[in-house]
Amino acid sequence: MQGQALPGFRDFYPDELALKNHIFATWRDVARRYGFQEYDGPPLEPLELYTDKSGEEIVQQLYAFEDKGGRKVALRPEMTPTLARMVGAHAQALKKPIRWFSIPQLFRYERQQRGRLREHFQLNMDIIGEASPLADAELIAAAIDIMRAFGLGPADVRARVSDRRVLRTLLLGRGLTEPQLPAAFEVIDKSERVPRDAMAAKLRETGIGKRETDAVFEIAALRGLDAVAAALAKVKGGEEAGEPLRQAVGALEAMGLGDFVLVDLTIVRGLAYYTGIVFELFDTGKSLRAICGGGRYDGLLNALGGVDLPALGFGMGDVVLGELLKERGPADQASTKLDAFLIAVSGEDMAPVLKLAHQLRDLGVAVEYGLRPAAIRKQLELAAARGAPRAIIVGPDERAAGEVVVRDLKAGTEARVPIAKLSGLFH
RNA sequence: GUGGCUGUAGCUCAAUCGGUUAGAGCGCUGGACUGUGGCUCCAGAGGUUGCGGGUUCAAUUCCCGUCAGCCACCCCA
Repeated sequence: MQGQALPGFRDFYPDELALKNHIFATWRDVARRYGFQEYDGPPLEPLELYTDKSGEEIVQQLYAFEDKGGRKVALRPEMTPTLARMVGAHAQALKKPIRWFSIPQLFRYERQQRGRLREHFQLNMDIIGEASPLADAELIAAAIDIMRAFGLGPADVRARVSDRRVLRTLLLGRGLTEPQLPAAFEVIDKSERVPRDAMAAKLRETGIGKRETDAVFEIAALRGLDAVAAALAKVKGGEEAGEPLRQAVGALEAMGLGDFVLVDLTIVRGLAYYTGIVFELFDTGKSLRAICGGGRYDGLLNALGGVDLPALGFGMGDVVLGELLKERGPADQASTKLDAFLIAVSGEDMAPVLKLAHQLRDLGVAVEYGLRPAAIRKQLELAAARGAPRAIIVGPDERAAGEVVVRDLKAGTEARVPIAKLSGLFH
């Protein structure tokens, strides 16, 4: 063995690249249907683009180094800062709301695990300059429609939707104080994975009383818009705080996507900059990591790009999605498809095969032929292995009649076809 | 970065208590089959047992280190 790719990096063999291309094509198609425009930025950025926002400790999570000009640089770990810069620079000229998407390759220096590598491609869809909850619904719908475009339904994937404003209002309304909120958020975020006792202990350490601790667990257990609304009705300002979430979920229901949506306040998302509705897509078997995550980050553009615009977006990586599709998607239909495989019966048939192959290729037909003389059975074997739907057999007898034999490789039937009529097979 | 588990052919796995030349299926190449694939049969190629060291007459097997993968943290994408 001559070594392998760096840990967390991938070689794409043809089957794998075909899957990746299929994913990209589907992403682009759904983005197009939603009226999003594609953009891109540099894969290498100034280190400060990331440290300014997230602090120095993020450097150990980055591929960061000094270039030959002494500049501190990093391979991009996320697209949002680049987007913020680009939008910030042209903010005056761009008609709002901005609807942009990108498929950057992102890098992170972290120990790899299943579904989590050091490099991946991530669809980013963002809407900038629109505060309406309909924008939130629009993005969640796009994420869901990508799943549908892959043939996945509510039995396969769901969107868990929450709103930090709702969570915040509920917690404050149940007696928690502002300084206690981060700890409460963290506990709620992990409430599914970590034992309740450990979480209660964590809350106690933060100085949160028993009654408030019970409230935290109560809130974390809420499921569905109605349950959340009922809880909100009991606290001050609750109805107002719940309005955006209610509208966004209502819009999704109006689109007919209600079966995909699950209101669940345990979706907090790690990033501190989220300010409103947040959501994740996950497989219903819960055997994989989140397929997609995002939300509203109204303050971030101001902090990064210097323009005060409301914004929201999501990221969807190719790794977890690829695993999900391999697990339950239909068979790989994405491989390069040959239209025909040409077969020369004898050495004298080689030149006519070359001529015919070239004529067909000029017409846009995908053809292959054996690159060395071989028995017909060998050539047919190769034709079948290549997945060609038909073989075109050129032999002395056929040539004398100005014909070829067209063999259907699936049905096993064949017919003689005049060479002049051959191109009609492919239109 | 921390901890646990696992590393044998391209893939999935086997190899008795530490014992002689590390095997099988699938895949790959060739042949049986000189104008017709899928089936069957035969043969072949492919291994520094992840790598390095130690113990031993002898290591795929036991020990240590290291690298890689998986899992849990951390962190989130």
